[in-house]
Amino acid sequence: MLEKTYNAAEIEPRIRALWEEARAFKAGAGADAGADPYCIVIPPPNVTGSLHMGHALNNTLQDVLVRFKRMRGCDVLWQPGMDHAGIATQMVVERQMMEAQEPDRRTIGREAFLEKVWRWKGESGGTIVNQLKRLGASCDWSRERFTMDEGLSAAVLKVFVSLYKQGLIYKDKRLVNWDPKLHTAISDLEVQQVESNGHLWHFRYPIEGEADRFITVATTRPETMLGDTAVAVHPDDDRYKDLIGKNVVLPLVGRLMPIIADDYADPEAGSGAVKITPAHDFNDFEVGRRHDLALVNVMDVEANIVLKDNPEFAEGIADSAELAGTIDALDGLDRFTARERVVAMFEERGLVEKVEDHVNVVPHGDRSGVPIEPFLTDQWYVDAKTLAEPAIASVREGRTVFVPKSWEKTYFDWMENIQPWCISRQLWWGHRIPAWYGPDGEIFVEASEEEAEAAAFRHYESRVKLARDEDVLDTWFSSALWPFSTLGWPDETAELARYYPTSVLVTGFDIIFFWVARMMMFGLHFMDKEPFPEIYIHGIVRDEHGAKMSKSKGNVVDPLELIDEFGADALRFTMASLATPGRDVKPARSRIEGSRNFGTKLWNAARFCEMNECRPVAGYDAESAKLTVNRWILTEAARATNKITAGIESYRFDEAATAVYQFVWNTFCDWYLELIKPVLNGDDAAAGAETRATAAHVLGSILKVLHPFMPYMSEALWDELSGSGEGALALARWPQAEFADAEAAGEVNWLVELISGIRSVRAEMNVPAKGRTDLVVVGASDQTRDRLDQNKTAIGVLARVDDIRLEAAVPAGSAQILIGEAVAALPLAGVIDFDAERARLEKEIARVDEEISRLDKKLGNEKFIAKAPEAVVQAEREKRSDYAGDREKIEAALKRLQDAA
RNA sequence: GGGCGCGUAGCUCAGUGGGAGAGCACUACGUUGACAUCGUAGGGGUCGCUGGUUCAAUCCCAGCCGCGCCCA
Repeated sequence: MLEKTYNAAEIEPRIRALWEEARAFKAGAGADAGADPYCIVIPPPNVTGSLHMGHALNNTLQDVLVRFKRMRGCDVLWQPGMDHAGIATQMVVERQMMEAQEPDRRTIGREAFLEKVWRWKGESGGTIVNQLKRLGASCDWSRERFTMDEGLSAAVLKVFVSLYKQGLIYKDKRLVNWDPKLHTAISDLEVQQVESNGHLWHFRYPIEGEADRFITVATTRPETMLGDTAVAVHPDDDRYKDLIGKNVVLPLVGRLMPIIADDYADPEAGSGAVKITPAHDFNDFEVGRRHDLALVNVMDVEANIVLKDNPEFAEGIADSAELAGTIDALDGLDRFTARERVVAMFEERGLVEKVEDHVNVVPHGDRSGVPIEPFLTDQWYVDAKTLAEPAIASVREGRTVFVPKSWEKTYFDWMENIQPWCISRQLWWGHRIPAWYGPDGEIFVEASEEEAEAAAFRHYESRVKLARDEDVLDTWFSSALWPFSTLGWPDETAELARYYPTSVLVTGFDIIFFWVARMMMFGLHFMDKEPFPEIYIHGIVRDEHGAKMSKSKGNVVDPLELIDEFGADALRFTMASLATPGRDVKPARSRIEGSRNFGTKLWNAARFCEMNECRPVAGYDAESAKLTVNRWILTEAARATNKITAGIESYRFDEAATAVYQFVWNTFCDWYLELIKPVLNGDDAAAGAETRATAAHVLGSILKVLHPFMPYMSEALWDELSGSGEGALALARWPQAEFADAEAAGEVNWLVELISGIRSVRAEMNVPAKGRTDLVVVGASDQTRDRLDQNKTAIGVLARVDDIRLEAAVPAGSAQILIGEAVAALPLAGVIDFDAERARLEKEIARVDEEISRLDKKLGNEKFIAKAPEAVVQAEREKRSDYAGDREKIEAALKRLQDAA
């Protein structure tokens, strides 16, 4: 016997063990012979990560799809794994070392450090995998992959070497986003723009050879003036036309720099003149390139000012006392202290024209949290523009579609303006770049040191010592290979042949750029086929008021706590219910409670079935069911199943979840189980047997269609109730949904309407809940007479009616309801509140009148009659006539009431 | 500045060119038979505003107001 409530904490681990025992999630488990493959690769969570609400949503949706397809008999693989998260992981391990007061990584060296990282990974990395299992994710865990695995690393090597040899990877000296805390380049996408209150300093730069003449430039970053190499004005700016070609003298430094004409200077902004620092600003870099300006880098990797022994800085400046003073004052300062000092030095010289408050947008490293510095370095780049072209075409031509489609625009906008992708990182944890340098700097890119040496030998015609590039690759470089590297590429494995291209990618919009675009590029380049035909993009999870979750706001909800409190099924069901296309998900606590309550409701319904001995009957044949109530529930079950199937197939998880909810609660529990109680307790053995079998059968269908959403509870009930050793529900077949009996449906709908009507009147007439009444039906058709006769027991129990009589007239002092062509009267003489009943009937008339006048207006409109489709006009006429009939009956009821009073 | 999206019941959100829906919250009543994580009944919305298209607009179009996100 089932417990009174569902105990998730106790049942979930048991069910997980059951699935494991059944090997239910293995690739192809339970598939029909000759089944279509269905494959999803998990968006690899970060090895340092733990489950957050975004993962809960993302993986719930994938699991719904995967479990559904498995039950449809497909050959399913849900491929799990993690990425190595270069920066994040290295930070975690370094922090641990610091906390343990161990020597830092540079002291212990690369090899020893990497050993520590691997040890960390083995001991505490990947906790998220177990958390995903708790969520119920039905991945083939035996196939778990990691981007730093041998196989995936081989894929990375192969990709890097081929792209290099194809000219699609190259080394270049450009400005990068430099993280001065982590000492590495990061990609544009890892930069967060943060608004902050700063200042705009207006500095006066003296014009060479013109005493007392200045040009004013504005800057938010005074310290960069040390690297200025020009001042730009707009070519059409009349204020400065005569100055173009002259020089300014850079204060504090004495560098002579040209005044150049360039459209980049905005005449409307500030003074219209702008200082140009090509080595420390992305825009200035472009200006410098156009005008062949010198690049003067004045900072080191930690963004400290470097002036001493800096040949770029010293180039072309005369020694002077002022220069010496500047070097003395500023060399070695961090950039923020230097900023203050530079401003002070300008003030001392009277060169500050004004200082304005200014809201500026400062780029920050999303991992380190410090302002990033545009920094001139040698880095490796992917020619993303070339690789993007086929990836754009794929979506343009519909070989891969976004769901919802609106995300395609975002994808195109980014892909069409894509910048070279900087893939090198000055880290140790990651795939080390397979490039070796000869003594003269010649580069040899090969898959192994041996091959590099061989290539070097061919080049130099002698053995030379090679030095390997110190840097590693961006984590997203390996993630971009995920849809085929996890299936075994570059080996030609059976899985690769079977499951590539995958079936769909499920992810949030926040990583369209990071990941989706890159998988498209690499998938097309190396596999010649899009990695997936569909990309389902879901929203991000916010708190229940719509605020983005963040640690600093303190509104982060931990899905594991929710699982502890409500069970994984409740969380999953809520996530699916809220997953509407193009909208963020805001899981209110009350909503999760509601899902848990829903589970409890079903649990108790199953318990009811169990205690009434509703057991599945082998070979059950729905078509042979005779009782109307059974034929009706089979009809409704088929309708619900169709809705759920359609919902999942169209990624309308919300519609599917709602359909399950309504069928289980509002149809099966509220009406079917109530209607069959008299049958189960009655003397008709055949009817009882048929009903028990039908109830068990429909409950089984419910467990099946619920399973993708609430896998634990459904499996637990299946395990408890199925009895016949059918095997795991996870591998059971999705229910058939052909049954339809319109007549049975019509009859039960009528019954529901009658019972609801009686209940409603009773409540309004303040009939005590336990009070019983008679029912007198007047003007009943043969069909109604028949239906009353068939359903008198149900009416008696559910509407608390003792005697049902057919009479010619409504008894005096009755409350009256319309039911189809007939009037149902509850003789309540002595009980009835005449005023209340009169008010109720008058209200009914008013409501009907409103409808009638609305329809009259419409039907009186000649244009409507002339232009609206005939079927619509006809339908409106029928409505008009139905309402008119109702009105007459209610009038009559009101009259009888008044006569009786 | 460019782009995208949103505005429907107290809250969170579905929805449709032709009679406004769900969950939660709220009100009243109800606990010896599956379930109080429950049952029965009920109240509650000029579908952001203004125009336009249409026989008909909450739905299509335009403008405006408010909010959010992305990119520069």
